[in-house]
Amino acid sequence: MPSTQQIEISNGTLSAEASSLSMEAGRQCRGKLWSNLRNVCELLHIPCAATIEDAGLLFHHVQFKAGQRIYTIGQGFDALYIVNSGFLKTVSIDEFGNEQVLSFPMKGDVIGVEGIAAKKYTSEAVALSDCSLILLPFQNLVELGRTHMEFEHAIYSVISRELVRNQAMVSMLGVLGAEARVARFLVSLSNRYAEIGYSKKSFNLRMTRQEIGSYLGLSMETVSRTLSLLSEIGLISVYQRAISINDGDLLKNLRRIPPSKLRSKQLVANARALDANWHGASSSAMIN
Amino acid sequence: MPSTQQIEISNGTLSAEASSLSMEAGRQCRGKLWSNLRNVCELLHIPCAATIEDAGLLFHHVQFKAGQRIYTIGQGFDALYIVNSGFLKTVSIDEFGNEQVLSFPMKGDVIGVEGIAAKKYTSEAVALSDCSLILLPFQNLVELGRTHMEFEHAIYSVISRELVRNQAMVSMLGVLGAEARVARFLVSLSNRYAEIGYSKKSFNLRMTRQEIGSYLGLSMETVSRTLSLLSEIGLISVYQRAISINDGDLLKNLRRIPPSKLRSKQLVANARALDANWHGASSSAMIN
DNA sequence: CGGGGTTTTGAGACCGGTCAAACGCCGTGG
DNA sequence: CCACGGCGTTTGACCGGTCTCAAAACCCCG
Repeated sequence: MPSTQQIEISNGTLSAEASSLSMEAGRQCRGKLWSNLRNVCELLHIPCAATIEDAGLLFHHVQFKAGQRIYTIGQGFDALYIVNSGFLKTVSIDEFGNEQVLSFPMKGDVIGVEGIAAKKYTSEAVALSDCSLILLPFQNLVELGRTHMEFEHAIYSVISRELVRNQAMVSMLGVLGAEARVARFLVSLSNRYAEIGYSKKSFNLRMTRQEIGSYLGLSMETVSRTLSLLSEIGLISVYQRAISINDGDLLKNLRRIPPSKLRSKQLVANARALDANWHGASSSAMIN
Repeated sequence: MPSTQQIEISNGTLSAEASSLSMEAGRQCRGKLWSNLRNVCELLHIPCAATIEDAGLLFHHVQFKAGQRIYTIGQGFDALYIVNSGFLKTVSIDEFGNEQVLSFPMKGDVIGVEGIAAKKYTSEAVALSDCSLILLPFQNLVELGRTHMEFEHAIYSVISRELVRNQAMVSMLGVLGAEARVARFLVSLSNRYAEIGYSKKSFNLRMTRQEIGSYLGLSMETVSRTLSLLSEIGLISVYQRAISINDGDLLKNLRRIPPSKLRSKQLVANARALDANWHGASSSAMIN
């Protein structure tokens, strides 16, 4: 009872849809219900020794509709989740109720790790689309790790990996300007989409400009303007939430433009000069 | 051989002093040489069941002079360190050699955690003062955890705690202005000093303005200016690297001033109005 | 077709970065 | 002992990136 999910709708657009389901038991099950250890290891990209495959262990699947909350701040921690499908965001909420987006988990990502220390979640996870998560009761994991050394190390790795990611984020926020942040964000998304089988060059944003801005430490308007700029320059194409990456390398290496005076048009020139694989008309054609 | 320390001097002020020692074996030992598990648990503020005290395990102490590097980026990971005494910084280095300060570890803090995932350190740790660290070979920890459940959880906690800290940092960088960042930085330092037995109200900064700026995502000049401002307002007193906190509560709750037009003098009024425990002359007296 | 939320775009203000100069602290060497 | 030089710090002037406020266009969905 205390550890069951409190399905609640987000302060978003989907209240009507979500409310029709919100009274169900927290961890509802639909579609495929269970995953074994092998599935879990595959999702996490960790080697799964055959020796531990035997363990009859099965992990529960949990389905969430867009807008639903997986866990909330302060809720007692007892499980991690692996994203099996769908897209989410994790947010912290400051002392005055302002949301701050911390990550955009997708297939293969683990959420809830920050709860281990205080035995409470310190952020909340919200489904941006319908999601299927794998429930990993933390005690089970620990016990499993105790009997299988290589799995134990996997647990440590997963946690530590989060740390590395956050450090990269801190570096980015501290050093890079708006253009570079947005550019890297897109490259990062592109790579992650590719990893899970989507197109690396063309994909849909699952989050609003607002959420991107919060994640990158920018205002919504700056995100929008920057996307427009990158599009004008031809590095990407934007049509609402659909993004096409026209030049990933240039995007990835885009740096702070403040130190120098080279601006917009100058950049276009640079882009054309530096990029052999230039797709002339594709970008502007798609935009207008 | 591959895992021994490569003692090198920092790009700092202490080159002459450090170089006289830099050729010694990496993990030199002086003063107290060993700590047992009880010591370790005390440092980490985790309960240490008497049952595991028996273990004859002793952990090596390692001494570093100011300016020396504890580990470097890319170096193979095999151990964590607990700070037993002294002050350090951890930094990442971006693709163009710019340092980015990630943390300022002090007594009781654990460093090296980010190395677990990739089995390589992804940042480097540098001593800001002479330091005594406790070497915790990671394999030993894991084995210890396997035999003692409560210690195992402690390991998970320590790692996860780092994650929570970084999330708070990301939130701060994303939302707060310069004054608030510096203010919170001081409050945070104050609290941490208090935890380890120093004065909560009056302490010395162990790092340069440059390093503070890097840590907070600000320029050195802005840090300096902001310290001056906070000092003028009377919230703190600054004399070189000596800091006095005159009003911790006000500091802690200081927020972004941009949204409104209330500036410097206005703030002084607010401060005087809100703070009952006002120390009239102390600040300005100490400054001029 | 209307309404709410999202996105775009503009104009202006302001914070913080950059460049530059001067000062103070401190160890070195004359 | 003092002069010198290096480094950290402070402060000023200026510029520019980003935020804020505002309005309009757009999309989705009922």
